[in-house]
Amino acid sequence: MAALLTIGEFSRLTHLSVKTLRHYDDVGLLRPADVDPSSGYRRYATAQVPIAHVIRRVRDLDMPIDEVREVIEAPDVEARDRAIVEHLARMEAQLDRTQTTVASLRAMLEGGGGDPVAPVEFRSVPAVRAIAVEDRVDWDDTGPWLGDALGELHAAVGAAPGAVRTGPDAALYSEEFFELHTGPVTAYVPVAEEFRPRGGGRVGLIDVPAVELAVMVHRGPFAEIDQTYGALGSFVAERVLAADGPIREHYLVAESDVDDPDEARTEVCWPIRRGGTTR
Amino acid sequence: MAALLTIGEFSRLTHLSVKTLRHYDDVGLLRPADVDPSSGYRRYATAQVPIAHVIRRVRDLDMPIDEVREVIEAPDVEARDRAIVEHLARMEAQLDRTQTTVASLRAMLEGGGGDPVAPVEFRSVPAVRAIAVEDRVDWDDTGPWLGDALGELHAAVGAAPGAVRTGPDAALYSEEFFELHTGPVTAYVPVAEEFRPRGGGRVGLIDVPAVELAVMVHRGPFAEIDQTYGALGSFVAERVLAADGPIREHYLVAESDVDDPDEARTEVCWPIRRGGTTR
DNA sequence: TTGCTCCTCACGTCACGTGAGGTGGC
DNA sequence: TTGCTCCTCACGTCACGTGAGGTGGC
Repeated sequence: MAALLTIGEFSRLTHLSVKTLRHYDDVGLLRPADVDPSSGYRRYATAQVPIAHVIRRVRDLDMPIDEVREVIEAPDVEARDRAIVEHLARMEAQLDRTQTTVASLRAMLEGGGGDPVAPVEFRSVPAVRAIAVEDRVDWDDTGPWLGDALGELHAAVGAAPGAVRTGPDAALYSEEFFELHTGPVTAYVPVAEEFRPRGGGRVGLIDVPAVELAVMVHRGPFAEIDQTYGALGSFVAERVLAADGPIREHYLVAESDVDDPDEARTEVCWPIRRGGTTR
Repeated sequence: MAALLTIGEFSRLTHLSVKTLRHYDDVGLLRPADVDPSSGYRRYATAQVPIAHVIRRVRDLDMPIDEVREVIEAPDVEARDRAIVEHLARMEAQLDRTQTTVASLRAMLEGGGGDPVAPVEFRSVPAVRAIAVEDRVDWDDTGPWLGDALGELHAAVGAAPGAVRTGPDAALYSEEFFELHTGPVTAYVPVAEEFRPRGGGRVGLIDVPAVELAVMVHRGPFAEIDQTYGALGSFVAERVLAADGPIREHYLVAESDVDDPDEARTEVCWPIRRGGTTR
């Protein structure tokens, strides 16, 4: 019953390569049942075959080894299944993004010639009072982070009596955030001067500084907003208008609020030199 | 029109990080329009923004950089689209495998307790004449390779007059193939002694040696055949019957011949010691 | 006894990310 | 002029794969 197998035999039973088995031993994911102390020969038990098969499955699904370890060391079935379900959910979200990317790529290659460029509007914006959530954000976490942050801001506005909001949902993205794909981001909602958010949480009060902006409306999903950045940024660069400072986005129609993502509307606001428009 | 941008500015227009842009320069994927010879400063043209956006899309789809280079250097639209379509087809095939793996994992975790183990049959097999295709095969290429090889063998058999086939489609998998995930594999079709395949192609004549085998029928898709390997291999190991030599598979009902993959039938044949069954 | 299986480093792969240490441009 | 942006190495990451060189087990 408790037969021991060489690493080569175990490889044939599990369909894991010998190199992979040694690696899983090294990282503590799948330890042989026994190791000969003099020769170092690994001995695996037939009872380890089912665990190896599960590991093979989840690794085929690209679950990181640290998570695989959690799965197989899970104290109970619930904890184990939760880890797997979470990974499957992440895979599904990834798949959705993939579909969007494929569609977007097709559109770019097919309609490559004459994509209608949206008009640019120049805007002189005064300083505004806002409630805000500020954080260092990693590029790939931006979507969920923004959703959470705006959710907290909406709760703060909603809890207050009367109409306090003075503008659409918005965010400031630092130059560092674009260049390093990690850096400061500020989600904010403009509010009346006298508004005071209640304590607790990450919600604070800020003054968004006055700026000159070149503004272009992005029509469509967030995943394609680089197109508008490219068009607007090129427009600004070719007219030598560029100024330092964070880029703003105004979420006029959020993707989550419409059925068709093509109906989403985002203003992309590029900082430009003072007086740049009057030249 | 031909505005030049610093790497930081280009990063904001393209949503590629500065590190990524430098990497793409290093590997020759996206060279800046100009490089200052004294400072080494990279200067990108606004005209490069659309190419950068395409690169971003295909990289998001995990296309390898070497292929991306082919795409953007493609001499014409047809060559470019062909490379992309091929990659999308590979992604789709991968997605199919992912679905199968998820289903298989679920089945393993839910029905974990009492999976009905198929019976083991001992079989003394004489040497048989066969037409064969032999090759060194990489693990991940096995499915397509086997399909191609059996296709060639079917063509050789079909071209001959009369009934020459004497057994089902089969293959020999070397120990090296399992342990290194690359190694010799032989696809073969048993034929009558007097049969001679016509020259040309990879099809040759072999004598598959006589062996003692422990045999278990695998019911279901190829992707789950490791389960049967585990059950059969454990059975053999626990009775100390194991012998050297390649593992055989007999394709009684091929997955490609049935609508429901659960109807596929594959005999897995494990070499055992002579007289092992009479002990 | 032979050769085959197993062992342990050390390094390579892929597509970048992370610092360290230093120079040029507005 | 200051500090900020840019530069180039060199090394790290992740999950293994690829040899090199050597020893133990049937």
